[in-house]
Amino acid sequence: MYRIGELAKACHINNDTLRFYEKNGLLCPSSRTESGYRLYTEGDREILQFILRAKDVGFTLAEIKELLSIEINKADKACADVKILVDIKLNAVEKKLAELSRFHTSLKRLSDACCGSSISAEHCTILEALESDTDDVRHERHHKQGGK
Amino acid sequence: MYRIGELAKACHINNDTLRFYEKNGLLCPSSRTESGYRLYTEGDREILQFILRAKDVGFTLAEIKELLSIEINKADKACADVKILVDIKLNAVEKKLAELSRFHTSLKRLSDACCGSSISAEHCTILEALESDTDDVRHERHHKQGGK
DNA sequence: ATAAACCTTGGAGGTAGGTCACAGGTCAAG
DNA sequence: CTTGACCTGTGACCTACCTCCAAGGTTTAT
Ligand SMILES: [Zn+2]
Ligand SMILES: [Zn+2]
Ligand SMILES: [Zn+2]
Ligand SMILES: [Zn+2]
Repeated sequence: MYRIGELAKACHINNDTLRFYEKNGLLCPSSRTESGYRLYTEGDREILQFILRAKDVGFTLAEIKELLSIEINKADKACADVKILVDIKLNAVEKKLAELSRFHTSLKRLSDACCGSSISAEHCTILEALESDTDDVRHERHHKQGGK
Repeated sequence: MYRIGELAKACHINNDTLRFYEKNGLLCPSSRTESGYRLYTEGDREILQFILRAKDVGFTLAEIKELLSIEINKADKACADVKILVDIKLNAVEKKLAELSRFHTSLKRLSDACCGSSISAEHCTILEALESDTDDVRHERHHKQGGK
């Protein structure tokens, strides 16, 4: 049996994080001492590690909650139920990746165009690009307007 | 001169967003009517578009505030001042991109390994991977531990 | 004249995932 | 018996960016 501080230390997280997970229904300690201290079992620790691993592949806590509810009664669930969650996430990650790549492309272009010297910024190409709407700043303008 | 609703509509944003930008020192209307209505000039509109373009390449409002303070007195600033902001952002974007790619790799591996059928999830490779700490879930474990 | 559409302020709420502070209770060691 | 480490609950705060509400004042159109 772990007390909160022990489990937290063992898993390199904060005591408050464990309380937070409990408040949000992700991990409740199996029991309490008479004086109210939380007591976590080995099983609890395994659940926590499940949570931490899921976080590590990018799932949000809300998504992890869904995963846990499947994990807890696997027998009544199908492989497809699990895979759907992963694929939805995969899709979301791909979308974010695309947006970030767009940012990256734009920023790189801005950076490369600027001389970066100690000369006055009055003719800085970066500022100019942000002042006037040119393709140098945003290639996606028309896509975004049309897509909305 | 634009009233708040006119400017908002012209730039496809919410009136409240304009008030929010004002409250946060990003864009203050040049004047007000006797009754207190905000009045924006063409110049104000250009600043707003600067803000929206900067947002579009990924800058946060705090970063945009810095960019604006340079833009407003360009003459006293150097190209390097601008480029530094862009390069810091570029770096941050690259880091996020790397994290997301890591998520993507892990999720893809999980998805590919799961049969996705309607058979019981008891043998699901995704759940198994999340239950026990294997390289199938996280390649980066050692990097992360060492790097902290 | 009056209703619709617009504007004002202030403040709350919401997402995501915690972190921190406070005031006090519990427990082991010396 | 006292110190210090640990625990409890509640609730505020943080980043980031708005969005919405209430209660009321102003313009504009009919
Ligand atoms: Zn230059
Ligand atoms: Zn420059
Ligand atoms: Zn399967
Ligand atoms: Zn499966």
